[in-house]
Amino acid sequence: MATHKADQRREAGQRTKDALVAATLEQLAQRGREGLTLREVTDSAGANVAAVSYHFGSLKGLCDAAIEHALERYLDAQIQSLESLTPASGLEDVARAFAAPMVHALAAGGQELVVMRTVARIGIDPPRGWDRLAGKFEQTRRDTLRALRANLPGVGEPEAVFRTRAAAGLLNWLALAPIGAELAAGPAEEIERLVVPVVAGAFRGLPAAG
Amino acid sequence: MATHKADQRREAGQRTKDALVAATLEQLAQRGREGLTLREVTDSAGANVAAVSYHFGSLKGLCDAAIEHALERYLDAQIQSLESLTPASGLEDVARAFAAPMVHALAAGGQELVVMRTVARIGIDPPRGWDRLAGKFEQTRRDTLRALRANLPGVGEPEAVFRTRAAAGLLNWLALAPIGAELAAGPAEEIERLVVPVVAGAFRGLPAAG
DNA sequence: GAGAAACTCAAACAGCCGCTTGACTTTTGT
DNA sequence: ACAAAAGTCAAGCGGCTGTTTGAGTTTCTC
Repeated sequence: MATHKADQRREAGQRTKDALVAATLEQLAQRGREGLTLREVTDSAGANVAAVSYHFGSLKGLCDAAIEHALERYLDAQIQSLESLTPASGLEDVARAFAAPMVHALAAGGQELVVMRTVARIGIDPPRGWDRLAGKFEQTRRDTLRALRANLPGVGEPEAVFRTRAAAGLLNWLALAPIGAELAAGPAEEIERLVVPVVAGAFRGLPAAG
Repeated sequence: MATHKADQRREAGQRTKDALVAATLEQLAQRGREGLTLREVTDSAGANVAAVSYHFGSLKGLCDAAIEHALERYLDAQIQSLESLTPASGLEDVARAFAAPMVHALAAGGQELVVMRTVARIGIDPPRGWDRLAGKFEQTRRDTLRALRANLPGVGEPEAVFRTRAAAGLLNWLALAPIGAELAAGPAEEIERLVVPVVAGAFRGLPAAG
C-alpha cells in the first residue's frame, strides 16, 4: 500500500505541526508573546527544536501561524453567533450574541479558552497586518454595529463604534484577568446571567437621567 | 559643609534609584513583565547594570519596587477621586468618579499613563501578595461598592461586585489596547464624554426591558 | 535497487540573559 | 590622616536564547 503508508508519514508531519501550534497557543495564552520560549514549546509538544525551523521557518513564524489559527477560530465563532440576529433583535439579544463565544469559551475551558485568551492578548499588542483575516474581522465589526445602531437610534456612529470596542475589550478582559478564572468555575448559564447585562448596559450607555 | 556634600551624594544615589524605577515602569507598561530586560532598563535609565543589584538586589526586586510604586500612585488617585462622592451622588457621578483617574491619565499621557498601563498589566498577571497595599485596595473596592449599591437597590451583592470588576477591567483595557491610544489623542472632555456613559451603563446593566 | 523527498534528531553555534566581582572615586567618622 | 562606607563602573561568569548543521530513517519515484 504505497499511498497508505505515504499518508501515514504525511499525517505524522501534520501531527507535529498541529502539536506545535497547540503548545504555542497554550504558552501564548498564559504568558503572552514576550514569554514565548522555543524549548518550552517543543518540549510541551513532544517535538525537536529543529521541527520549528523545518515546519514554520522560525519561532516567529510558528507564533504567527498560531495567532492566525486562533484569530480565525475566534472570528468564525463570532460571525456565526452574530448570524442569529435579525432586524427584530433587541439590545439584550445583541449583547447575548456578541458575548456568546466568550461565555461559551469560559464555560468550556480547555482549548477554546486558550484560543480566546490568545486573541485577547493580541488585542492588546496587535501584530502587523493580518490581511487574510481582515475581511472576517470587518464582517464582525459591521454586523455588530448594524445590530447596535438599530437598537440605539439616538447614538451617533463614533459613539457606537467606541461602545462596540469597549464591550469587546470588557469580554477580552474577562478572558485574561483572574475574574475570568473565577467565573469559569460556574456553569454557562451563571456566566451569561452575569455578563450579558453588563455588555448590554455598556452598549446602551446611560440615556439621559439615571 | 560635610552634611551638604553627603546629601548631594545620597541624592545622587536616590536619583539613580528613581531613574531605574521610571525606566522599569516604562518598559513594564509597554511590554509587560515577561518583556523586561535588565540592560534595556539600565541603558534607558543611564545607569550601570550593577546598580540594579546594588539598589534592589535583583531585577525582580526592581520590578516589584516599580510595580508597588505604580500601584500605590494608582490607588491614591482612585481613593481621592472616590472621596468626592456623597450619599446623594447619582450613577453617572459614581461612574465619573470611578473613571476619572484613567480619563485623566489618558488625557495627560506621559508618566501618568505609564503608571496606569503598568497597573492594568498586573491586573492581568497579578504578582504575589502586595500586603502593604491591601488596605488601600480594599478601600477603593468598598467605596465603589457602597456608592454603586446605593444607586442600584435591585442588584444583589455578587452582581454589584462583578460589575465593579468588569468596569475596572474595561478601563484597564482602554489603557492597554490601541483604542486607548486613539482616545488619548483627544482632550479630556472628549474622553470623558465617551467613557463615562459606557461605565455607567455597565454599572447599571439592562434593567428589565430595553 | 538508486536517488529524491519528507521528516526527525542530537549536537553545536553565536548572542543575549541576569548576576557577580574587584577596582576606583568620593564622602563620613574618629 | 586613615579606614570604613556609599556609589559607580568595566569586565566576565554560567546559563539560556533562537537557529543551523549534518547525519539518520522512512517513504515515493523511476
